[in-house]
Amino acid sequence: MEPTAQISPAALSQKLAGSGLRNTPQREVVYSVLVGKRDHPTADEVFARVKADMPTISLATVYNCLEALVQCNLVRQVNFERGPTRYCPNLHPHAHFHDEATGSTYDIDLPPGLLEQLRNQLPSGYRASDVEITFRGRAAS
Amino acid sequence: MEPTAQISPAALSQKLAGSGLRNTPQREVVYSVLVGKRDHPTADEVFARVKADMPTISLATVYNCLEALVQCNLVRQVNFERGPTRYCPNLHPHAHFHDEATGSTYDIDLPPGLLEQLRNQLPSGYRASDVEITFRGRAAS
DNA sequence: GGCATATCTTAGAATTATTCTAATTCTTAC
DNA sequence: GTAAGAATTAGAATAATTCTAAGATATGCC
Repeated sequence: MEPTAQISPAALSQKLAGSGLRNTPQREVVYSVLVGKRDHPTADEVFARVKADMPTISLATVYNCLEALVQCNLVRQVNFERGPTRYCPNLHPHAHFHDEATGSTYDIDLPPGLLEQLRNQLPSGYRASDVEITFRGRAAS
Repeated sequence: MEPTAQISPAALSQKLAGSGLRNTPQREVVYSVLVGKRDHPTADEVFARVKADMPTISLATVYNCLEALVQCNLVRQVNFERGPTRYCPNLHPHAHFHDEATGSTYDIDLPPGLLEQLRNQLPSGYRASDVEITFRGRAAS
């Protein structure tokens, strides 16, 4: 799937600074947990994984770190129906496939023309800053 | 936009029966409220509108009715990020445009080929029963 | 029609994910 | 080294939804 490489701590600080935010040990660990296992974890799951490295971190901080990473465009939020928000460090334009049987989520790469084509369906005057595509179904076992 | 016509109470009963569900006065009112104003209301908003006709209905029943209508495929659920679930009686395949400025939601008709084309992006073995497309941005005033 | 059974409705309690609050700690700039 | 602004923390608060248990309604069968 060709994952986005993890950026260096210095680059992370830069990205955060670009949105007026500071880097912290907590944010570094949260980021590296996300990049380390790209299975679209929930905040709770991130919390559990981060605690392995940093047992004193709090859930509120995990939420705060995730929000910071979303704000500086290093991570995207993904929602399925009313389930808990999931976090995705894949910045390439892509769709999501949500397997109803297992609950797993897969990234689906999209040819770049497709998003353009979709935007062209909008009536004139509608300007979409973001297009989200979600498939729901079953993946072959 | 060519709205789906409201079906008759008898047809509603039939549709419900098809999913092993009964028709009730509450379900009829909830359905007609949804078809009457297709602005993608939340359960709370539906509750408020239904109370005009049926002041004794409870919120739990509104949730129950909405779920029944979703189950028998007369209504679709729509979610934006973590906001409350919204309900849409438009059964034609369509996308949603979510206006970030006003919070309003608009249906966007899609040419039928487009959904097929999207499904073709899936790796073999992935079978999508549903494709959801959401635009986020601003509509011209 | 009358009874048994299953479904539906209701009010309120419970749950879940998330955000808020206030106190403390950490950074950064001067 | 101190002041000011950010970030972290634990726990309380919130919002949407689901659950629970009771009563009401409807349906099928004799």
